[in-house]
Order: sequence, then C-alpha cells, then structure tokens
Amino acid sequence: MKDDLLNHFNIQGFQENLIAWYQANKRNLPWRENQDPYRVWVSEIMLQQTKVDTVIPYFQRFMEKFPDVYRLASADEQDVLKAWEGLGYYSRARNLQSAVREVVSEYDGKIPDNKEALGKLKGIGPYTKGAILSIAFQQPEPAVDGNVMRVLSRVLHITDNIAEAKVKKQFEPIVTKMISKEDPSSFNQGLMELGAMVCTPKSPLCLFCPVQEYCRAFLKGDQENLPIKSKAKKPKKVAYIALLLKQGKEKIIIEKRKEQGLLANLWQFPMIPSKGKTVHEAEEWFEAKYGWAIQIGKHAGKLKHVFTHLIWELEIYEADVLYAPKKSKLKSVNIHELSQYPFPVSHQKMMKYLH
DNA sequence: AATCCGGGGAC
DNA sequence: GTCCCAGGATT
Repeated sequence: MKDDLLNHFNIQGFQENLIAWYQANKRNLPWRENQDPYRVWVSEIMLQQTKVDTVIPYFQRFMEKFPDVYRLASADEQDVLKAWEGLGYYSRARNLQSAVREVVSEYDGKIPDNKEALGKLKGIGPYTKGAILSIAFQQPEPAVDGNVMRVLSRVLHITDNIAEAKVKKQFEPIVTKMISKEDPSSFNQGLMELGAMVCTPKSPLCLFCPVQEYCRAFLKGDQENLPIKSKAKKPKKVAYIALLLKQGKEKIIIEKRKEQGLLANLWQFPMIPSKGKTVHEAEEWFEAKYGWAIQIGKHAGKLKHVFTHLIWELEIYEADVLYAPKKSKLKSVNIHELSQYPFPVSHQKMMKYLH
C-alpha cells in the first residue's frame, strides 16, 4: 500500500466533519449509556461479526445476569453459554469469561488500560483492544473493523484486497495518523457508525455523507466498486442422522459436545455421521460408539443448517432406547428440562419435532 | 496465509 | 441464492 496516501489529505477537516456528524446522529445503544470498561468490553465481543440489532437484547440480558467482572468470573460456564445461546461463535463467551477471571485474579478486578496487558487477554485481538482503549479510556488507538476498512478504502481510494491479513494490518497505521487526539472515542465510533448507516456495502448514501468532500472514491464515482474483497470458498456439506431418542415417555437423550471445536460445550441430540449408512448400520454405529442399544423408528423430518464453512444436512428420526449402560457420555433428561441446557440453533429447530 | 468458528438479515 | 456483519484463535 502506498505510504503517501495522507500527504494531501485534510485530516483535521475530516475529523471535524466526522465527529460532528457522529455526535448529532449516533444511535442510542445500551452500551453507550456510559463508558464502563466492562460494558464496553462485553459489547465489543458480542458485536464481533454480529449486527447491532441482534446484539441489543443479548447485551441487556447479559448485563442483568452478569453486571460486573466478579459476577461473570464466578458464574458457571454453562450459565454463560446459556446467556449466549443463539448468538453464535460460542468461543467468544468462553474466552470472555476466561479473560474476566484473569482480570479478577491478576489485576484486582480492574480492566487494564494499556495495550500490552489488554492484548494478552483471551478473545481480545487488535480490533477489540483498540475499541476498548479508545472508547473506555480515551486513548488514540486504532480500532479497525469491516466498517472502517470499507469507509477508508473509499475515502482514500485503497484498492488492495481487504480479505488479506497484511492489507488489514496496514489500516492501523493509517488510522493512527488520522485519529483525533481530542476525542478518539467519537472518531473510531464515528467511522463505524458511518459505515453502518451511510457508507454501506451496497448503494452507499453519499449524498448524506458528512465526509463526501474528502472522499476520493466519490470524486471518481468509484464508491460502488470499493472495497476490493476476494470471495470466500463454499461450505462443505456433511450429512447426519439426528435422533429424537426417547427413553420411556418422558425422557429424552442428549449429549454434551466436545470442549474444543464447533459449538464447543453446547448440548445436542445424538448425531450419527450418515454418509453411505443404512438405518440399521446407524444403529450398529451407535451401539459401538456409546454402548447403547437403540431402535430407530419413524423419519420425522429434515433440516439444513448453514455455518460459515460447513452445511449440516440432518435427517431427523425418532428412536427408542432398548438398553442403556450404567455410566455414559449420554444424558437422559426430562423433556421439560431441555430449556435449561444451551443448544445450538440447529438443535433448537429439532425440538419442534418433539411431541 | 489458510482455515476454523454461528447465526441472521438485507438484497 | 449472495454478501457480510464493531474479529480472533489456531495451524
């Protein structure tokens, strides 16, 4: 990327227009009620790859349940995951709690206000570090997210592929040069708010843009073609037989997922990799893996669930327990107790087939 | 540098 | 269907 991007750029004029627009037009959001570093932190984690409107109710409930670092640090991880249920990227919740526990044990419960300590906490990367330092502590640190890259690639007419890590990193020194020393919080949030409300991915509202006069892409009529971003590859399909496995009339069998990887530590109905398997082979696979003898019965429906890099194709079957070992990975619970466990959305959809 | 990690909403 | 969202961790 060229290093003379800002040579003939009116940084002060850009700052003034952006901050004035932000102050006049910013949305009333729950995490903007004050600058409590804990609230800023939680909101920034929830907002990773997640829209504002999705986050709002989760943030409200999370703050009622875990109002400060001590309440979150001492909580049961399953309760934290339950509060995160449906929000996705569940490692965010587990990393957040792990980092909060470190803040309690190593920093006397006070969230660090320097980038060295903050950046070492689990789940806090370059963006979140800069967001907390600028918003909660008024430090002129860059916070480069997707909005900021889109806005600045247009304003400065940057044509590098923003999907590349090295290109992303190059936005940080640029923001460091552009950021307001007087109000870094409003500057960073202003860039993001502008990206969300005006400088949108498609059909940006340039006629209402407070920094239109500074925008090189608008000058060239190029705003619709920026930023440049290579496409992600398509997710792979994986087929499963998913079981509504009953034990008697009231009990249903569920299973806790592994500690690592996809949907870690969430609960699910038992799933059998079904590629090339007959129903009978699925029963045998299940007995070999769990030691439970089962009988698969009626086909109850099918579900397709799309992840970022994966597609689950679930064939849902009712099934009955013929024999259960005394000790098992599987758990037998009353149907009315299912709501106490954190389930991924795909398996919440499965619950509709229960009767 | 590439891959993994959710879910939803706008179009 | 496509895109992408206040990204980070792992390999």
